[in-house]
Amino acid sequence: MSATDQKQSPDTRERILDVAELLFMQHGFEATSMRTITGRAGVNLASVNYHFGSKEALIQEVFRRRLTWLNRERLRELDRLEREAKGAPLKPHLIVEAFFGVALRMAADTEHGGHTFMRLLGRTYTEPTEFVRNFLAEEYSAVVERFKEALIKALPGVPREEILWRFHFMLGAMSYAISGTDALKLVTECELDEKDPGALARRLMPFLLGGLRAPLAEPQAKQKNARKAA
Amino acid sequence: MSATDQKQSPDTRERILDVAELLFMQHGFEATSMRTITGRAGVNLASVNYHFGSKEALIQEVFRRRLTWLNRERLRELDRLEREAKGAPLKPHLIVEAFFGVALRMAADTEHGGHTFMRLLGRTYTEPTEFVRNFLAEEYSAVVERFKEALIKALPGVPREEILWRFHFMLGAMSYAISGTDALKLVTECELDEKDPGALARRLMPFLLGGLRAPLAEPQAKQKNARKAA
DNA sequence: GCTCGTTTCAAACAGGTGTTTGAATCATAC
DNA sequence: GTATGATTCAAACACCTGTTTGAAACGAGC
Repeated sequence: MSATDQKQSPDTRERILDVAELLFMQHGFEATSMRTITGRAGVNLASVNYHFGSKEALIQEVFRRRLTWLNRERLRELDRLEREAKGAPLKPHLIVEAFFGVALRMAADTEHGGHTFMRLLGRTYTEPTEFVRNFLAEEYSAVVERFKEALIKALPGVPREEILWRFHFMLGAMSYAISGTDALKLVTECELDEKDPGALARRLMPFLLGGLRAPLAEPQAKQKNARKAA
Repeated sequence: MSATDQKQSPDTRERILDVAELLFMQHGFEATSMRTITGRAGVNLASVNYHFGSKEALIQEVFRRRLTWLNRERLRELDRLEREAKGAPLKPHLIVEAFFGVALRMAADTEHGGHTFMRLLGRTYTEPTEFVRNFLAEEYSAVVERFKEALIKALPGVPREEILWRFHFMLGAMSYAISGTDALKLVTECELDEKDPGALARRLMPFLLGGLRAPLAEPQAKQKNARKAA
């Protein structure tokens, strides 16, 4: 009604988003029904359609709510770095820290749902559903473009393809680490998740940088792969 | 009926498994209905319950069918390496190549469905559904135990925790790379997927090894001094 | 011919899905 | 007070889900 119409239905919308975020993280999109969401949130079943229009739109809003902030923060960091560098190419580790550091810091925030969201996001990277993938790609396109550029400028002599693939691999390592599923029960013995939220970053970041800086493989002469033990 | 009762219903069972594998990979478990599976496979709706018992059992069989072979192959490789080493600790890169190499070779096989299956498997690592996670963990437990042991022996001086985490990170990088979703549309410009199936391995393996061997982070505030891994 | 165990089939079952509806409630402005 | 728009609510909608059923078809062995 008034110019500042953000405050309409102060509770319901936010409570739906919070509950949906948690349940989507725990059970996935398809396995989470609107009845479960609204039931857990203590609101009427119809209210999610009233406030968001559809389940699909709700899913998108769950992401948009935090993703725009996350990516804006990433760009702010990159802007700052490039401003300070005055045109000189950035050191790769600074770029990596800008991109993944923001995410890891958000993942370390267990108070305001950042942790929950990042686990959800990590899972969603491998989400098959088409509209989710398209939505994510669009939401990320600007950030990805900028960081790609920066990395390519920071690593002259390394083939562009190779850089993109390693960015890809870094993303995979992070998303799996953050999503925290640990399908193979590898690190369940190490508790640490709750105690020190920065611990994951201190473990992951060296791994990412080590992978990024690894020597390139021998360009396999032609196509047929000879069995070689090196 | 006879002692070799494997050949019963030669078509139906296998066709269901093939179609289910593909559809699960493309759309996920929940989003793939039995009617879609049986329809696409050209068999009756009831036949999946007849042959497998339930959808859940079908999912497990889709995995078991290839996973037992995959993990047996991994153990065979590791056995061979340890036999040749005669009790001496293995070089880390050999262990990594044994574990991930088998998977990458299977992912490179587009003829017999290995590619499809590995993409499905990569996705399933982050699958929220509980029974799938439990099933995977059990199916992997022996292999994981052996490779953990080998890596710990191969990297004396590196804290056990750190090794497990890096194994975890490597798994994430591989599963994301293999599942091939590329949620952020990072490497879509590089085609290469079809042309040379070994290319992914040649790109991924150096990344994994670089990550594994990366220097450990400075222990924040307290604890021991920094060391180099491997 | 017949029998018997296996496999297929169409139909139905019980319950869950996202969404819509139209009346009831609430809050605010006049 | 009443009028107005925003929100909530219980009920129903049409459709899809995995599973079951009992009869039909098949394929050997005799």
